[in-house]
Amino acid sequence: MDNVWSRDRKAPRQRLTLERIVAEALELLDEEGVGRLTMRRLAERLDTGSTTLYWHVKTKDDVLDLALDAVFREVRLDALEHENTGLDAHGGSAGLGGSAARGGSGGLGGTARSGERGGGVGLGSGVGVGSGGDWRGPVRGLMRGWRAALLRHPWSAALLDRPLMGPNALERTEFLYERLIAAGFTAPKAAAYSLSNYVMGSVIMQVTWQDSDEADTGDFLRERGGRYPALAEHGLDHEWDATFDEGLGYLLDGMEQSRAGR
Amino acid sequence: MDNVWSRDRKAPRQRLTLERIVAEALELLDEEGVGRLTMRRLAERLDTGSTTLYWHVKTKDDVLDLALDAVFREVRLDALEHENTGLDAHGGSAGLGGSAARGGSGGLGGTARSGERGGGVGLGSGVGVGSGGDWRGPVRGLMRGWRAALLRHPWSAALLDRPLMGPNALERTEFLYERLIAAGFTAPKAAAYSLSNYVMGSVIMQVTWQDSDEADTGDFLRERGGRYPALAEHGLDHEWDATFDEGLGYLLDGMEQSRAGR
DNA sequence: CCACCAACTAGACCATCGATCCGGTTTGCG
DNA sequence: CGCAAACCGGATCGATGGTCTAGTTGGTGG
Repeated sequence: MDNVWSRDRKAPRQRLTLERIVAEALELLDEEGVGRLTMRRLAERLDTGSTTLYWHVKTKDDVLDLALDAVFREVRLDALEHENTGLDAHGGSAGLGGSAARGGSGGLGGTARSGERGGGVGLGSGVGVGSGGDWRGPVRGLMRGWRAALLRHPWSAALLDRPLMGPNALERTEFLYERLIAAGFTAPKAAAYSLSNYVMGSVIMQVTWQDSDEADTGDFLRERGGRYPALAEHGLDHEWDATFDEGLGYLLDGMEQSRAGR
Repeated sequence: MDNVWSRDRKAPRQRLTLERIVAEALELLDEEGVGRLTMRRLAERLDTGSTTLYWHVKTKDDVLDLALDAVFREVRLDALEHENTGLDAHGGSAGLGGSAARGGSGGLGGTARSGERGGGVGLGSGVGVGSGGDWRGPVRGLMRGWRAALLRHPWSAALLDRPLMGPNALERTEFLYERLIAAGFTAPKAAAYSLSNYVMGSVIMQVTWQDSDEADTGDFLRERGGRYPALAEHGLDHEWDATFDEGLGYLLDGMEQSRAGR
């Protein structure tokens, strides 16, 4: 039965907001990935029509931009100030890897330092802590948190080919520049550039591999071990966290070398 | 007039091949970008119907995978063997930047070393050329060529979030591993990982900026200079080539430091 | 108390896309 | 000659991002 009398007198007004849209988009992305985010599905989850979304948002890209910036919001900047250099012995390959956030979440704001482990892998570590203070600790912490946040939302990797102009992304970048300047880099551009590019590339590569079933890919390469012997022998174990930390150590050491030699 | 008699007796059989498809896809991508590559448009350029493409290719992703691997084919490995360390003084911001290949081309196989310039930016360069030989020269050359090839086809940046399992990409990765092993890295994984991730991230970031009209983005940031002072002051000049080389120098120096200290 | 307007909503609709179905045609080869 | 694999294309399917039209709701100023 559906007539004027049986219906609610006032449809409970929805009060849709940008915040609700973005939060729901994040959940949808975490659960089903970027390929399944459509305006219709998003609207359905918000219990409205797709048209309504376009009242708050100009295009679908807006939604994606907002969602991506929301990921950066998870990177906490506080408590990074007194981060030590993080150079305890490097342990096994513990937690934190990809495929974490899938399934619900909704809980943003979780600290980004969940899986911190030692890094730097014991090379030239005790070097120049003279003039610049220990600038590497906070910078390393920022990069780890950056990476961890992106890995917690693997869909973000596919969105990194767009300008990161959201307030949260900019705030983190500003923090990075500040730290580098304080450490004594008069031209921090190259340092910030290489660090953030390294993180972006690392996340993309890891998500790519993990999405495409590492086992199969490994088999594929092993079968072709004749053609690519070095790659097949040394490139197939994926201790993602340790490898990332080691590479980050290379970068930081090279930067410190340049900073100190002045 | 169109009847049985006026028509060619034998329609000149098309002989569509994967190679032709990929070559045409590359041209289309160079001219119009990844967003405008559709199976229909590609088929039209090949003077056939979209259905026919699916005889040679399973999905559109196949086309993109093939096109991306074809970009790696442009990275020449010969002449990289005796590459010097490339440490002449670093000059201005010459050629090679993005938006190069647009408009025709079709000419694959062009050498990737078009815009080589000095790099490393004069830091700890003369260090450990003892045991490992000058491994940095060829590696640096490979990374530069890698980047240059991707920048010559800016659309490739948006495709880097997929497994690079094509023969050309694998061959270059194998070359990188070989070089690193020969240089004395017993576990070259982290070095190869960080180098290739750095290149990927750099290309993605540069293409992103150049696609979104650098001037506008600069204004956007300058307007917000109050909120992001360090970023606005140090992050807005884009000498892409020099910045890339400097960051690459950091990585190589850090790696050399680890290699030598053993 | 009412007029008005911004905020909000739904459904039909449009062009386009990747992909498939179906019904063919052409070629090489035995 | 006949057959099977290769090749071809129009029609079509389901889905998408986005717009158009035609409303409904709630708050505010008069």
